[in-house]
Amino acid sequence: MARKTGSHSEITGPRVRAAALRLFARHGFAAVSMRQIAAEVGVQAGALYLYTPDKETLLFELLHEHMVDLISAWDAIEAGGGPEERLERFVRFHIRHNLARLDAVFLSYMELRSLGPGNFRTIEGLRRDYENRLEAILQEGTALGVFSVPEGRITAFALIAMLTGVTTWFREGGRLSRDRVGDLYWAMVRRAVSA
Amino acid sequence: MARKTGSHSEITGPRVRAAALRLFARHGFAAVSMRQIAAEVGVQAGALYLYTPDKETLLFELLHEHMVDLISAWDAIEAGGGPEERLERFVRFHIRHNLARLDAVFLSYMELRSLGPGNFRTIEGLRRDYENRLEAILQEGTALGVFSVPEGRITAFALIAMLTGVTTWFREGGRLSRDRVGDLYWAMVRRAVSA
DNA sequence: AGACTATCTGAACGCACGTTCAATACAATC
DNA sequence: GATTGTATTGAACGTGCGTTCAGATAGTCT
Repeated sequence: MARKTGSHSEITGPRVRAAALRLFARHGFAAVSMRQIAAEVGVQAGALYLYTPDKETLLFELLHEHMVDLISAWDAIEAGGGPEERLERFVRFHIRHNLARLDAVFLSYMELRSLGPGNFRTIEGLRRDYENRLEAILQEGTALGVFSVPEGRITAFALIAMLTGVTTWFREGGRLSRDRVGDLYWAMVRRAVSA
Repeated sequence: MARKTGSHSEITGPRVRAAALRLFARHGFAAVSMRQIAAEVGVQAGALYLYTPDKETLLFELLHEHMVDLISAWDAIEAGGGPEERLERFVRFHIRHNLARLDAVFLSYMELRSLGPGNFRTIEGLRRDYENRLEAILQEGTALGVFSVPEGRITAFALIAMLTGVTTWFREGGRLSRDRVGDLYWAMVRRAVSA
């Protein structure tokens, strides 16, 4: 008994990535074995190497896909307007997008250290690209006198940390809806930066 | 050659914990071997078991010590006053205290998942104790009409996430001093919650 | 000087790891 | 129904893991 009935590369590939994402996020990169991932997919460990050259590359591709997804989703939504309007859009987007990808968010913050130097720099660069987009909004608002943000870069860090923190406590079906959470955080952010 | 000259339990014990803290924070709990910790201390792996019953307990004790240290340090500083004064004290304390313990902070946020259920609950309870202290300040300020915080618990989460985020970008000897960072964050926090 | 005890070594235990690869089973094509 | 190519197995490789423990050494006490 080798290949299972109905198995295909187009099916197994995504299932490998999904299982790896889930397990890496839950237990940590180093704590998850290739055999565990294979078991979750329903395949032997050797078969994983049809879909990734090695374990670290599997992690890197998950992180890379997450960052590219994040940035392109924001760029697709960004539609001009005043700084205040754009900042509100950013706040609500960041919360909504990240809440829909808890495992990937968690992985992005925990397992950068498991990458080699080259892969690390790539992900770090993408993160900086994202931070720059928020910083630009803050700078523009400050230039126009709408915001009072003496340190745009540090403020961008502070806001992103605060917004991403939602993923650590939000529970589906809890007392607060996603929209209500968006309202609460936008109220805080608006007051924190407004002139 | 067994015991080295001048070695004592009171010396080796702390060195084991220090090495474990450093390595766990840098590479992750699962990625660090007992042999690596032993090598950093200058001892054979077996000797570590004079100081911890097993690897997970070593991690747990580091996390536990960190949380107890955090809470008792805050309780020692807390000295009454109005909500605004106490909140400012909290903001500056949290930043200063965490910046002085980067490895422990990182570990606390990354490796809770590496604990068994019982140990996990213990640390989680201590974290909740700490969050409660901030929440109480926010609630009191809201009751007195000094703050406008409709959701004390969520706001406490948001502020702690924002403040703890300093540890991810702050660099010793960089452009901003610790005090200046404290000023910046206090300015944001004050505006975010004030009525 | 000799006994005692705390501290540590060094080897060993069984097990699981990431990765490779020849053999094999299935799906698609003719 | 035979042929071909892709997806997968299953076993194996060497390595390192957490943990245990008998024995050796160094400091302390009498």
